[in-house]
Amino acid sequence: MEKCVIQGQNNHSWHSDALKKGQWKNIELEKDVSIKGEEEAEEEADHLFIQLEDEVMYSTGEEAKVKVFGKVYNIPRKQATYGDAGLTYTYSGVTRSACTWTPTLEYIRDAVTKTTGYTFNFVLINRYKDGQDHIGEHRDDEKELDPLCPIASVSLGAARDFIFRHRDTRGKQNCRHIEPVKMELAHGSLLLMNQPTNTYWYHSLPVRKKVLLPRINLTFRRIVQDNKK
DNA sequence: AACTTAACAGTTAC
DNA sequence: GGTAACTGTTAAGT
Repeated sequence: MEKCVIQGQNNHSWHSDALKKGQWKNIELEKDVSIKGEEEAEEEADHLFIQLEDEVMYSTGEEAKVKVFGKVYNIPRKQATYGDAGLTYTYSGVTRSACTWTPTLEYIRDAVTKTTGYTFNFVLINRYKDGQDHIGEHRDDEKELDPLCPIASVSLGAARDFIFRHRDTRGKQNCRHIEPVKMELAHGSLLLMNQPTNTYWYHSLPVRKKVLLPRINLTFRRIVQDNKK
């Protein structure tokens, strides 16, 4: 039975049973996932941030838009998609195609594989230039995502709040009392989101006016391309 | 054929 | 008096 739904680097880990009942339980305290010492890890994160700022090319035009509730918007952040040749990822009515891996992205991808034991063929990159940039509540429930592979979220740069809300507490069907789960995603941190997190829980990165520096987030995924249709 | 919505604006809560 | 936290959209895609 799959127990671990969310695994955060520092102290976030819960039973899915507890999740369904709305009783979050911390079942594990995981130490720094990095093999290196803290100081060294910090320096490496700094280095990776600088490298990515140089290497990553962000989407423009169609691929930088979403369609929500019948309208087209420019996304309130920058976004890029890298991965194995030919892979595409569609959300909010727009299909993104993978650019070829850069050396730094391959390095981070392999480091995450070493830490987690999972392999990934795609990464969605979101860059939030400051606290005004954000992403709204959503689930990563796209059909092309391999349900057996968690999504690995790597954070670099400014720390930002990250909020989970249970679907039964939103809008009209808010009959249940389940507290949102809030955490800070720090520079150099890794968050693993296993199933069925993305079935029951929406997540967002809300506006934080006091944050003045940029954050880069990389979500490594395993895509199973659907060639039919 | 229901069901959902990675966006925003507007309102309420603090 | 500001930020933060909820609500309601809306027509197209799944």
